[in-house]
Amino acid sequence: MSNLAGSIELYIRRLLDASPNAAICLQRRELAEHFACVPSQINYVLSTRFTLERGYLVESRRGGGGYLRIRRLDLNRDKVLQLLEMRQSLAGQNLSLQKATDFVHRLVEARLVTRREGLLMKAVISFEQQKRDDVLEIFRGVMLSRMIEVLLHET
Amino acid sequence: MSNLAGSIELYIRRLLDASPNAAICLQRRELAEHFACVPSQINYVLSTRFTLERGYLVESRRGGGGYLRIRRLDLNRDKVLQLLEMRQSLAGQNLSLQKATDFVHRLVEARLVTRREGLLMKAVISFEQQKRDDVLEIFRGVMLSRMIEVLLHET
DNA sequence: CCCTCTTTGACCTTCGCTGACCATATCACT
DNA sequence: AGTGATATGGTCAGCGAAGGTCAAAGAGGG
Repeated sequence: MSNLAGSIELYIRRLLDASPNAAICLQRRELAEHFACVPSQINYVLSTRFTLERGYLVESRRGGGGYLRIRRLDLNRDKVLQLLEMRQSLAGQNLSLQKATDFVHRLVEARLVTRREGLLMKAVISFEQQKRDDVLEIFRGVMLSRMIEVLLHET
Repeated sequence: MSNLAGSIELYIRRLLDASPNAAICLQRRELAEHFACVPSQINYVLSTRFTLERGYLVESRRGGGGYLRIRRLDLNRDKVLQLLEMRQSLAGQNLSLQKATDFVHRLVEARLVTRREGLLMKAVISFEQQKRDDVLEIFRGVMLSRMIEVLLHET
């Protein structure tokens, strides 16, 4: 990780791994000092890396004795039910690319789908704006092609 | 190689040869500086020389700490070859549902994808004619939803 | 001369990082 | 209890540093 945000993310993940209940509590100011950066950098990391879509929960408190509490949510129980719920929450929604990708990422993290399967899914959802109108006509081929491309990435 | 693109291609290939795992990570700007050319020249080289068809894989990231990651696939491995061929065979084609499904079936039979993965793929390709124009807008959510449904049937 | 491949530069998008300014909790003193 | 000081954390706009895209100009070979 050559950039700060990456280092901080790694650091926090390490802490979470080391924690018995996948939950840690720390201070923004301290963390910022540790990495010699402005405190708001911590917020940047939290809001880009430790989102709900990725399966994290962040609580905080201001003022004297303030803190950040970061928890990694456990998806392993009642997988089917949770999948169903997720599916409900997705149905008909107009997902942003970012959210969709994070979601797949989370599925993989939770081991609900394999890495390959996650990649397949991302291949399908991460198409960019296609201006052409006839896109749908050739869509099948394009999507298949993309999915195979994903498998190639696997080697 | 008297032209720039050729030199850059050679340079990158040398780096790949020297790399133990046939993968390198570099910066577009740096490389461009090294060859005293505009950065976009690098993109030209990558998009004409290091394509999937030629057995290369290029990933990248923007912003501070951005990079280009170039990998050479091991073309001797049967699976990669098969995948490449199969992918080639449907380039630009306008597949019927039947053909597309058969195709996935072959992938599974050839053990190139697991049964689960095959199901994922079928879920994506087997949508019926959608005449609506706004389909693309909700497409992401719908597709994700369908793929999760498949996984549910699996569990 | 024409066609294809190269090269370039203008303009765009994404990501990381910072600092000014805001909100809220605790504490100390009256 | 009230109130101001102190100590946290939160938000947001903006800058700078990558890489991406595209169209037009240039170069070379038939």
